[in-house]
Amino acid sequence: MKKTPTIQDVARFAHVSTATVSRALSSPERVSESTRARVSEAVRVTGYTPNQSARSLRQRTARTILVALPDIGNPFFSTILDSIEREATMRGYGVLVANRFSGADSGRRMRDYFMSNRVDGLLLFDGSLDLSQLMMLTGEPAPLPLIVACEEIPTAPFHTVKTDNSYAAERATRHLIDLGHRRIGHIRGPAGNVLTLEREAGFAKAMAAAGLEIRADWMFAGGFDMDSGHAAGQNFMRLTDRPTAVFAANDEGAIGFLSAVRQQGLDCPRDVSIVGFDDLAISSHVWPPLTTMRQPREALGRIAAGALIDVIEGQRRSRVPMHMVLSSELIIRGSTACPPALGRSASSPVVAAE
Amino acid sequence: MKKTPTIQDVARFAHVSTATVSRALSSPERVSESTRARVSEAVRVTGYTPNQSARSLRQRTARTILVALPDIGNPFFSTILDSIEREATMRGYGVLVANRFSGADSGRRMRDYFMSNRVDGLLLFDGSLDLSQLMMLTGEPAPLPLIVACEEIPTAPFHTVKTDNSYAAERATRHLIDLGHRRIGHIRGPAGNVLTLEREAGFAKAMAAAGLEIRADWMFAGGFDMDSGHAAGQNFMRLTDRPTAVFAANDEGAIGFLSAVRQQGLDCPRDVSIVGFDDLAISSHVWPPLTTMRQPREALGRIAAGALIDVIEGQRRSRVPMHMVLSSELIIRGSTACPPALGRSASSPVVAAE
DNA sequence: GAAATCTCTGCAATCGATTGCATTAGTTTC
DNA sequence: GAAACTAATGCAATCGATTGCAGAGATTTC
Repeated sequence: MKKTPTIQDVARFAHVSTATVSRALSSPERVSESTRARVSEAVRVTGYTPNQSARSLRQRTARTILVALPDIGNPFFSTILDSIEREATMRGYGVLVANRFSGADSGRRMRDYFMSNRVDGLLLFDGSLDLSQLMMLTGEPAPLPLIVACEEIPTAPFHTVKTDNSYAAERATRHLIDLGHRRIGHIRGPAGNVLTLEREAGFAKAMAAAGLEIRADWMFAGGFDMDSGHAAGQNFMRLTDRPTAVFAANDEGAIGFLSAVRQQGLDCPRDVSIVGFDDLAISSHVWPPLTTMRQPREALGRIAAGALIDVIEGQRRSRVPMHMVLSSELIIRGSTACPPALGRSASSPVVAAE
Repeated sequence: MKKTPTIQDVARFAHVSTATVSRALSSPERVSESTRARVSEAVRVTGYTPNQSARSLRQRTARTILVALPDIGNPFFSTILDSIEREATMRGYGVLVANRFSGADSGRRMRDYFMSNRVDGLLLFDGSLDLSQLMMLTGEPAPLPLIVACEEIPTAPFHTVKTDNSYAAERATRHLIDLGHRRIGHIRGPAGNVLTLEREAGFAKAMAAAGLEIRADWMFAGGFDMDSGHAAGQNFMRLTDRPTAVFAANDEGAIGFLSAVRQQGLDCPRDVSIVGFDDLAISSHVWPPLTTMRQPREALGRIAAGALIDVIEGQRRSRVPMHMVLSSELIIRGSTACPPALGRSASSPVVAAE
């Protein structure tokens, strides 16, 4: 069995020093044309691939980023991961994933990843992470390359990329109000999550602006997953006095809710309207097709990854943190209509399912 | 700014050599109790974390596995990735992801990952990868740690983990036949994919066993995604002579199909029955809840990752490749019923939605 | 034509941990 | 009490690439 070829083998073959091989590969303009040709030939013949560990050790970079997610299984995150991976690969970086990242030791885990020189930067997508854990990281040495996504901490010293959650939630709620609904409920996200708070705030703002009452028994617990949406739907059915419309903090919750109320014989949108948040691929394929706030997931991942790599490579050296906010878009489909009392027909889709 | 502490710093603090620190950390039994205590204390005080690059360089291991997927955005794969990540993390390995892996240069990409010492092993989940690309890899040096999932190459020298696709497809089709269907169509997976072939073979086998005809115009093109399922549904609607039931090669295809035929006014299961494959989380929440073959996704990821790490660590040194086959389970929900001609009612769910 | 400059290349140190071998001290065996 | 062993530790080489520095020629400047 042959050993894997090293830069020494290439150097020997090309009759040059290892220094020259290294330069021929990483800064070709510093090497004469003829030498460069001999080196490329030697690389080809030996089948040489640089050893990343050796390079990392010397250069103190890993050419890898860490993506910390609360739940890869959730299609919302997996699509984002898709665009992150594409952007990172294009710029020559590997993508290491850490799932279910929040928790007591998350700060230590992040620190270990950085200090062990496994990753050069961190993309944090977990809205439930403790702020102080992060501060611990950014404090000590130089500020670590870190982009926080889906999170809003204007005063904290990190760059952030996010969607306009609060405004988007307000917009979604206003859509229901515009249709004539006055009795509107909300399915929350998981407790302790920033997104939950922001979306609830947007909901509250729209309700207040319209002079509508927020009833505690119409605020349903949720967890951003279908099962909790289903449970919310069952709780909804148990009410004697029900809202005519519901704004769910995400599409999975809305879909779970839909399946529960339909099981009990209710028709959407005739008996109850629902608007979701995210616009998952599935959302246009369920019945009725879901009205929802579309988050620019592809852009979110691409921009976050791009910005992180810029920071890592020092192309973005501003001391002041950037806050990038992407806007969402209301996609009206079949799950929202005028309330039953008004007796009008379902709203026709304004934006067709793609 | 302090530099990150190295093993030298720990050694100095504990008044021992770096060799002793290294041993105290990786094989504590070789170090006296008192020294061990001094070292741990020094580690604590300095905040030392071993540099992974240096360790990788010396030991020629990366403690990282590469997961190659065709599409992370697909919930089927993202759930598997979830369990892979959990298992790998538990055993101290990082998970690097490579998305959209198949393609002309996939062989070179794999080779580079291995030879650059970035990863110790590869978990391959892409059914469309060229076999010869793989052979190229396993041939040269020692057989590379590689587990092929979702693929069947009995003669090739790799370990494999898969579900019993052909048998499961046969079982799904037989379910339709048992309900009384005689006119049955199939939505294929993407062309050139092993899974597509296996599932189609199972379908064909069940049809043949029942003496039923496979009609070319009832075999719909698909791509394992909702949009192609939707297109299949539209093609279905254009037929003048339609099947009464359809077996889709996966759930996404089935869901897309459902949304298309419903849009055209057909009712499932009254007018057409459909059975899917995978049992995605969403499948029990669409309407009607989807009858499907459940793949043990969590187990698949866990077993594949565990086996790969066993191979890497040399705990599994059998020269003969293992072929692990996991079995699928028929989950009967609301999307299948007796054919319209027989006029009987929908089959009641036998296995409740979880 | 001497000095200055530029281009190309090699030498050797360096990154931080691991590990084979040697050494010392302490213990057991006969 | 000498030989043989064991346990604990240190020395120094090693993994494979990168890079500061210096030197050898070649070319330009005045």
